[in-house]
Amino acid sequence: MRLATWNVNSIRARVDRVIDWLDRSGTDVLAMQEIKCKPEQFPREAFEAAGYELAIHGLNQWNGVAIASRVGLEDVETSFPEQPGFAKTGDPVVEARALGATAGGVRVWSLYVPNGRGLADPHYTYKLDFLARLKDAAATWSSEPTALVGDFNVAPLPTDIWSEEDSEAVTHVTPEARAAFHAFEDAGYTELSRRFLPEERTYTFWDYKALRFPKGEGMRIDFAYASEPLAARATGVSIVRDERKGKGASDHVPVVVDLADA
DNA sequence: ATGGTAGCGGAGCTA
Repeated sequence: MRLATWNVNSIRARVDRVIDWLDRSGTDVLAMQEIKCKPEQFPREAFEAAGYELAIHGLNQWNGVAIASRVGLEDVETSFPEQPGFAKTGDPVVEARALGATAGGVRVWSLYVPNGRGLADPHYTYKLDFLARLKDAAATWSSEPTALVGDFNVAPLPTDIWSEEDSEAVTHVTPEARAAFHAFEDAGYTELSRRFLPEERTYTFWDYKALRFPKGEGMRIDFAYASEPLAARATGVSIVRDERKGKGASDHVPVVVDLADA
């Protein structure tokens, strides 16, 4: 089974590119983040015509997650997280940042961890809380084949970011954010991209601004944690840098995990 | 410190 995660940065703006890549890559299950639409706005037809079932969790124009599967899709769950985020005004905003479903016998969570915005912003606390609560929940799933995939908005190692001084990423490199990221290892999970692609400066995201992609200035913030029963089945990972090229690219690229049959 | 770009929705927020 081929499982991928991709922050698509609007599925409506990207649907042709995503469907084309699904065709070419042979991906069975795709976890998407930042779909930036509500379920009724999601371009379902294109996915269904390509043979994929869909689970969609979108509540506003800014985030939203989805899972597409051609190997079955059941037990869809959208109850996590329970706490809201915050608008700039300070008002609570209910957001769609996590979607669980069982596909091909694997429990897959498509995750969009809060950005954090700034160290003094309530969204930074929200980010750390989100990761801590997710880790606690994940610990209870660790004996089953479980994948936690998505945009973690954390650059765990100094070499996972082009510059730790990047003002856009202050909440991605703090000791607290990095500890919250690594805590999944204590909860029984292995990060598969690091296992198969340990090379430094292997990025998954390049900001649209300031010519970051042509200049090679990116971050590795998209990951695939697997519980031990699932990690034992992993045979390889790829980061599809080519998908950042050209007009109409997302600012993130797919991370692809290959899994042997159970 | 700022600004640079992209997306949604139709101004300003989010990243």
